Amino acid sequence: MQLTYYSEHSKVWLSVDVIIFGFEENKLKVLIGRRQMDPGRGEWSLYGGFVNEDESLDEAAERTLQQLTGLKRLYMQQIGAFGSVDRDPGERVVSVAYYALINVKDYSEKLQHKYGLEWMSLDALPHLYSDHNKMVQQAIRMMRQKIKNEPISFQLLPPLFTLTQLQHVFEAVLNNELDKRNFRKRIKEMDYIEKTDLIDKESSKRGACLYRFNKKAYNEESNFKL
Amino acid sequence: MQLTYYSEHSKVWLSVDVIIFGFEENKLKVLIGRRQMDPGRGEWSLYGGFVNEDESLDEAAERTLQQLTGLKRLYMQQIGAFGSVDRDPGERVVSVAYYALINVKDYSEKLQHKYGLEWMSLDALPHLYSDHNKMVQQAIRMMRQKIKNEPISFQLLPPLFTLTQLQHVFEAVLNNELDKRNFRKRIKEMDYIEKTDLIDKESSKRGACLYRFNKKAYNEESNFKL
DNA sequence: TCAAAAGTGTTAGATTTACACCCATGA
DNA sequence: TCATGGGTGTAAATCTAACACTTTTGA
Repeated sequence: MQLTYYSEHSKVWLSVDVIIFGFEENKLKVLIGRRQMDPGRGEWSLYGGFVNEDESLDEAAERTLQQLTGLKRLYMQQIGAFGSVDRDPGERVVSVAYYALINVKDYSEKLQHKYGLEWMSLDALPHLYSDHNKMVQQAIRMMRQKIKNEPISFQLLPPLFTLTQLQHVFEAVLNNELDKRNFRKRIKEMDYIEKTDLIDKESSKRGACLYRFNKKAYNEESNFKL
Repeated sequence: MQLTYYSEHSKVWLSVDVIIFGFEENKLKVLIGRRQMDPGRGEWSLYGGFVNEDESLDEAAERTLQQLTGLKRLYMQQIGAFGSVDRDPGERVVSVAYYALINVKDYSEKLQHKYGLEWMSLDALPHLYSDHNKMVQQAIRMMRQKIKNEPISFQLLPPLFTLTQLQHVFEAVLNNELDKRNFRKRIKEMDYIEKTDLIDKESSKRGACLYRFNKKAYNEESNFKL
């Protein structure tokens, strides 16, 4: 139903920007760095890249993320397209934003230093380049919605985690405190959160049971619901 | 934080596609038409258009929608960007999809005939051009989420409506039946749905009270919540 | 021995669901 | 007079929220 032809129209540059969320010191953090090019050199900014001719938007985001973190197959969600005419002070660039969740411990310090990136606490986020603050706002809103319905909290933790850690993730994402007993009750009902025999002795003297996410159980459970 | 320069990268065509939802015969319907250009001439398709250099994505969607319906300031939401490499069989075109809600009665038949459009029931939607079915799926999912938290149902109705009409909108969007008494109880709690003195005699012999959406009351109420 | 985190159930309140009959009117 | 859609309340069930003490162990 487009009524006019390609050639009558102009093309635009298209980029992806990735909001990388991590969880550290019981806080939700975002990976940002100083822009190393004009316009906006030196400003705090999300990490992004241009979309190539031969890759989809998702692939471009995936590539950008991998380049930055060295990690593959991370949890990633599109946030939406940002397209004010003058959002980029240089040229017209429309950007599609994504958010990704990573386990901070998997992230190589080498890469962090190479790109000069920092984990910034969400509640003390500085002014970011262009409309990047808006993107982060939108990302956190979508993530809050998501975490209530889908098991994404694990993505911010190591494969084995304690229930207290898991609770802290929820608290950081939702930005409010939860009742420990009610939280554990809810988790127990989720068969895809599996207790292991292992004990974590790092965070407490007594030791805490380690749990893991059982993806297979999750898929079966959610298929069953349909 | 983009590490490379504009000029090293290629540009792409960018379009917007609009999913226009209407409510008719107690069903949620989508406005679609037959593509009038190659590639895909004759296939059922959403209506879309290219994004111009001097307009934002939202403006492009607004313009497209207005061109098609003659209506301004409709409720509209972005769904997201669709960017598979070969989603358009002709050239590489990335498209940002939006959905809009309109009151079918406001929509001019002249324009409908001019563009050869039809209201198609959502549960009998034919195969659409390119990835347009996916867009519609995504749109309905987002709309279901939205209608639970924000007063958007009105947008599909005339300014004055009966509670039964409103209930039918919810039922059509959520795709399940609701209990009449429970529904009315919930509506009564929303102070921004205002009873008027007017009576609708069209849909029943007895007549039904007409209600309207009070935007001011809504804004006050939602400010109060913060 | 004590500080620090882990683990564990019950009860009250709020919310949600199910359900059936009378009313007013035009045909 | 009767068929049609409009309008109304209550009780049971479910879900949510609040709340405090015992356990283990390393320092």
